[in-house]
Amino acid sequence: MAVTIRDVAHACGVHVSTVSRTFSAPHMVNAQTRTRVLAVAERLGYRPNRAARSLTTGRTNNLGLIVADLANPFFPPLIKAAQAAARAQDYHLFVADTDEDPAKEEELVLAFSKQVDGIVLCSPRSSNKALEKLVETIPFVLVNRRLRGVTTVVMDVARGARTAMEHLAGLGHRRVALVSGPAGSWTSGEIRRAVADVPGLETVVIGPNAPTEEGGLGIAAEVAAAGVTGVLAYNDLVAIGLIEGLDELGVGVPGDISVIGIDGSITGRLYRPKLTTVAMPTADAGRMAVDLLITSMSAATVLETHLVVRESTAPPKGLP
Amino acid sequence: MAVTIRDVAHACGVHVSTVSRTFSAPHMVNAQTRTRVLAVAERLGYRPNRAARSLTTGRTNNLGLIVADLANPFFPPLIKAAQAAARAQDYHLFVADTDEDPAKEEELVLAFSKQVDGIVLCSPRSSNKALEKLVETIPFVLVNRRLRGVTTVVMDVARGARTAMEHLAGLGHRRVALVSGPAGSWTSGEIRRAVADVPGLETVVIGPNAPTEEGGLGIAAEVAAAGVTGVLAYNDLVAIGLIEGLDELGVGVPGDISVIGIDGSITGRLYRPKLTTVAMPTADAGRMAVDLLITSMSAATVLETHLVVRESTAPPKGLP
DNA sequence: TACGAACGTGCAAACGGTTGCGTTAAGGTA
DNA sequence: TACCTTAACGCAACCGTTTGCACGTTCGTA
Repeated sequence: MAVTIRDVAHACGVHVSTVSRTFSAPHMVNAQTRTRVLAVAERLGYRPNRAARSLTTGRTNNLGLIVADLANPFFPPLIKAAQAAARAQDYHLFVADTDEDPAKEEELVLAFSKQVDGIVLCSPRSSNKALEKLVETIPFVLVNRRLRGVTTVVMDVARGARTAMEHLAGLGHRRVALVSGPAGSWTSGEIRRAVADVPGLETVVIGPNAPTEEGGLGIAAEVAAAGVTGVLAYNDLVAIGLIEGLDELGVGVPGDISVIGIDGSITGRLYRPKLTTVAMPTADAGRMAVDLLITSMSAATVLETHLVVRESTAPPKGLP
Repeated sequence: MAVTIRDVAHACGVHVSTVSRTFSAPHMVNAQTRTRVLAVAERLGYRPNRAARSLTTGRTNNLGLIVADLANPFFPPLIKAAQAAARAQDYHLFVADTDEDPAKEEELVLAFSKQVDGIVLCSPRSSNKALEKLVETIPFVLVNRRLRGVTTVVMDVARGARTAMEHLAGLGHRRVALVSGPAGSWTSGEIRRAVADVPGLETVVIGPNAPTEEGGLGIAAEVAAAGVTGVLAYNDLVAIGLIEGLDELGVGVPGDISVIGIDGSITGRLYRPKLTTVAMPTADAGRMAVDLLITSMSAATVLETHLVVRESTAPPKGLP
């Protein structure tokens, strides 16, 4: 069997409580004893059993991270940063995705709740009412969703989307489309509200729509028929799918239609034409969410976004 | 406090052991008692404490998944599938990445070992000797690495790489470059061995090299100066970085040089020119790794790869 | 009618740590 | 020298579940 605290105690000639304190409250044990215990523990290869520890303390040193879709390039940088932040404080991170299914959010939260000290829920699709139920069962940090009384990290996508639209207006576009995201997405609502009244710009809304490449592909015809010269898409993947679809229809980007994405993922950055996008600080968000969760600070943190102009936008065709 | 098995037992007028068995060995308890216990448990909102359970049983129902770099588009589909497979059997998945650092592999395995029933280690960078030490501490499944006596899921990248080279030869290329991957990568070694002697093809090896876009960018000049008309890159990200770098040097792909990637990630699929690549069944690998781990089957599973010809390859310039 | 089998349940000892409290010894003060 | 404080450690209960064992019923069979 594995070596326990008792084995170490016996090998040292001290009581188990002394060994325990050596690890969990070092200042309470004599310096000499401490080094002796540590040496023996090292020699025996002792590693504390976290299950046993969490049984008495009630804390697990684990965190849960729930995202909508692991395969969406938007999330991996967030997960990576969250994981690093957790590790830096001796926490481990459970990761799960919901496949964009609100019901799975609740299921996962319940499944995690007895096993973690807190949960980071990213881009939830559940209703506010459903979320309110969940957040009171365990410490929570929400990413890209605002909810009264809940610690939150949001990226200021409204501002970014507005800047993007102003960029299109500045290029001379007059009629543009907004391809909105999935139902239940707070981000999508924010974007929609933010771009409702950009001076000099007439906006048609297309969607709701799946936040994937297929989602973009599927509405290409609709966009092409909408009589617009510019598009702001819910995220980079949708933007790319849309460009692919437009391409098949013989519509060029940015020659015929300008397209802007949102999120700044690697896939958009490397795409050709290089995607003009509203870059979101996903890594910062992941790191901060975990840090907030661990320190149990309650706060509403807003991270800035910024427009990255690349090659998928240009003046509309008529202009010089 | 949370509701425990004792609360349920008391509310039902039965002993705790009966409640326990209702959940962990339902067939041992009378049908009527069982439904009564379940009803009360439901009403009280009882959820078993996994820490306590794992303390007695010695099992945690948790698995660890370690990858080299979460932000590399190669891994997310693997992680997603692994997570889904784990959830399907009521397991939870710890996810961590090593940032390509072999030392972190050992550190993470040790940190996980007391808290999981097994570990899936993907694309390890450690030496065989170091791995051999690790694998005997806990059930292991290795992905894309072969090691005597260890359950393994590998993708037949050797075959895929060879097919890729034959594709280049078939197009008329005579002198090509192999951009190899990071030191410690089993895959990189496989590729190198596999393409050493393709008939009619002279191969120069460039690298070792970081498995990132920057890695590809950094060796663009070297590739351009190597007098080759075709390149097989360690992965899609390197291929893309390389194409970007060649582009800056005024070298066209596939006009001047053909480039093939390896892995079939979304980033490569969406890139322009659409990347010719050796597609790897990463989702299958993730799913199988967890399933093998849970069933504790020992096996060496080989998954097929296949060449996906897209737009980044063409005949060399001289040819018609 | 008596007897073993089978079933359902209770009992209590683990599992590996943590922690409030009690004890001892050493050192400081009057 | 007597008394008090403090540091270091031992003691034992406890965290929530599981599980081998024992006990009491019920039932079928001889």
